[in-house]
Amino acid sequence: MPLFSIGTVQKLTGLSARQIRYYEEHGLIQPARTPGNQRQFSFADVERLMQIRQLLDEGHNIASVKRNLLDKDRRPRSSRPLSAKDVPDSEVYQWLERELMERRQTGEFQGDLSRFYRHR
DNA sequence: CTTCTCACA
DNA sequence: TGTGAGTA
Repeated sequence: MPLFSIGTVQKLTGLSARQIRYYEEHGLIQPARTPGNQRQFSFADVERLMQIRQLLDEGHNIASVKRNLLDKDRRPRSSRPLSAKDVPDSEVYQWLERELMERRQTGEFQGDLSRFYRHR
């Protein structure tokens, strides 16, 4: 499972480090930690943050976003596999994931990711 | 140089 | 939310 630093996640999601840490405090994401206490974000975390970013852009406030996500967590498996429509910007996301996975394996992940960024 | 926590405008 | 302090 690929893991990302908060710096990378900032670029990927367009969110500030402050916001990312704040959302973690509120239980919206639960990134792992390195022995040095540094956060390690998984694709699930990044996807989640992109979801939050989208809700925020749609005009929802933190409380609204929090209810939306935490509520979704209480309704576990409805057996229905995740459809493309459940993921924000699915087309871009899937392509991004493929690109990142490839770059991970070839060790050239630290390239210019500006074309993946979402601008405010 | 990057990230972390804490605290303040 | 942003930013600065003081670390690791």
